[in-house]
Amino acid sequence: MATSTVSRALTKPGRIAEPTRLKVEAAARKLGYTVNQTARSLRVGQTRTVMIVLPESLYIGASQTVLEGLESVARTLTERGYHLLIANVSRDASTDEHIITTAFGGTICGIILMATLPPRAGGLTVADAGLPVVSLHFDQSGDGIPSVVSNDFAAIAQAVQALFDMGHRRFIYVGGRVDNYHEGQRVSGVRKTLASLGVADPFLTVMRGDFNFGGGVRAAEQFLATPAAERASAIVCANDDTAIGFIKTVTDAGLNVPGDVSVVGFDGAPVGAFMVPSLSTIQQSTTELGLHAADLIIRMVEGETVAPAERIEVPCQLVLRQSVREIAS
Amino acid sequence: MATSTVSRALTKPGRIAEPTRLKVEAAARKLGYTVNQTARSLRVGQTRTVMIVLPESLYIGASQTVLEGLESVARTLTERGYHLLIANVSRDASTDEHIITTAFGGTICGIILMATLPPRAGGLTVADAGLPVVSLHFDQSGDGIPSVVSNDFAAIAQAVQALFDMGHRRFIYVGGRVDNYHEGQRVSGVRKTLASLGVADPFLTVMRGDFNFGGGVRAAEQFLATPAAERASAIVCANDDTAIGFIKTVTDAGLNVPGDVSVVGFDGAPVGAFMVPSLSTIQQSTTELGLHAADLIIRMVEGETVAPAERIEVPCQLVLRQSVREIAS
DNA sequence: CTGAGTTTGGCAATCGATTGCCAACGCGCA
DNA sequence: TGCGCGTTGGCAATCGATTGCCAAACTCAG
Repeated sequence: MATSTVSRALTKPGRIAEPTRLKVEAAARKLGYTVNQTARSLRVGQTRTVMIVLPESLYIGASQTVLEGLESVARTLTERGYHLLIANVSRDASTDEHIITTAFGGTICGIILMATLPPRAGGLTVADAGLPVVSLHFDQSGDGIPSVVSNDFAAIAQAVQALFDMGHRRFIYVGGRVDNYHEGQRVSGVRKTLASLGVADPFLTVMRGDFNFGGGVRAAEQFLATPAAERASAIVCANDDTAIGFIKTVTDAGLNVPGDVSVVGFDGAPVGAFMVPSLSTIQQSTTELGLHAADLIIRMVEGETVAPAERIEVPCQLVLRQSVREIAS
Repeated sequence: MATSTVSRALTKPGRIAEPTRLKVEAAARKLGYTVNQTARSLRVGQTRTVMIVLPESLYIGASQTVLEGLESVARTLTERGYHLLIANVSRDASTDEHIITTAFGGTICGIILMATLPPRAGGLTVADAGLPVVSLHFDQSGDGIPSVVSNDFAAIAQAVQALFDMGHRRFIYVGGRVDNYHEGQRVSGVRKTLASLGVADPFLTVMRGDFNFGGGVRAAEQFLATPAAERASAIVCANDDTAIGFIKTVTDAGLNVPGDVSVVGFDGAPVGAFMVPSLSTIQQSTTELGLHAADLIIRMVEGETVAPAERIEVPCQLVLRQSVREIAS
């Protein structure tokens, strides 16, 4: 058998007659032969490895959006014969350099960005590497990067509306880190919805958080320092970790959730259903998000042209559990 | 400048005089040149990419051991100029095949196994690829794979002893999936410790769980079905998710933790400190585990010989929080 | 100015698979 | 037998960097 025949049998279905192809495969199996992907990539000028850039920090807490997204992306890529390379787990000048080097090094064929800021080093951005790029979780379609995102704005608006319908008239929104895309969407979702319902300044307090337990704790301390009669009855948090920190702190201080105050989180952390009280939240379809991102990058890698302003929006689902309740108005 | 000089300047520190090296680097930067890693790997016959094989399932719950381990491994590898390739997020025949193909495909230089069973396909194991392999979390040093593990046995023994010292005399152990390495260590840690303290059969019940919330829920239902007078006062769980499921169920049934029953988990999920009541647990040093695993694989890749029976044990830490209390004996 | 020592240049083979091109082969049919 | 079609074999260039070898160039001290 000629090397050309073998090569064609293994990579060009249809180019070689079926019986021969089977013989080649059998022989390969018997000899324990596997294609050397490095050599193949060099020749073909293409790899089958997608790099994923993770957020500035992994937000290790209760929310599993990153992990679930990662899982979904990895599963989809694997199923379609691609590999997933992790670029980073944190972000600083040196990791950015590492990311850029990798992007330009010819070992990857596409990039999924799960980060606000595209990595940059030595005046170069990942976008300059000439590779397909897709943004996951953060909308960067305005900057020419096709994006797969949740409908944060509408979802949190729905949650606020639901709380209003339950009789709540005094709100606190505990935010995430400012300058974060999600934070922008979520805070404006809360603000605009309440404004349209006639709830404004003294009845809506916006507190700064950090997407972490600590932010919820600090917000709760501030909440507890307010005279009971003037306290908000509904707390909307930028994510579940914030909500969990808040609930823990007010509970330890002797208040009851939802008896004294209703709390809603955001993300849909799996543990939420098992908290005491179980946590109301806005569930993101992380799996679907990851699937779309992976599908999109594969399509781009395989030559399909995708509009740079492409924006796939996946709806969230409001899940009401024990942490909220109706109040007499 | 000759290509040989450039190549040597970029890869063989010392081989080329410093001033020339700097000129080369400057030129590379100006021209936007980066080494093509694919070609380099082909020639050198070595890549700088480590593959990690994740567990059969990701146990998506409250525990973050996988994610934390992944982070730690990724950070260490990145810092030392290596890449991390994710092999899988679940395990079935087709992913195993994908893993084997990758292992034999020449794109990786080492493997970190975070799984009970080494991937296998077509009669081949990852071990057959002739690459360095390290096991993380699961002790496989007996099978010739250097391993980095927690001291499950001693750690859970310490927890049981602590509960005994607090006056508890009637125990339930809610296990994980049988045939799992950790489960073996943990259940025997509980059994042997209690046996040595004179606590045996009717006073120690072992229930089967699944490392998930559901296992805790089912154990709790069984617990609640027991007449109150005969109930155990201390519940030791195979992991935090199990403990969380247990606490949620008995709390919703009107019991108080720790008033009516003390509960201890295992893993050290970050959210544990913010549960109501906060969760007592055995904290694994996931970061340290990952660091050791990454360091070990790098050393092996770089030629250091490591004893196949090498076993690095990292201690856990018992963290007692609100979910346990002393009882009058 | 010379010779020893250091550093760089140039050359060519090499890693392993892919691929375009055309010759060769086998098979069935007229 | 002869022709045409479908399939395989063989050849050689190619992808981009590394590397051993030796010649050439340079530096510096005596």
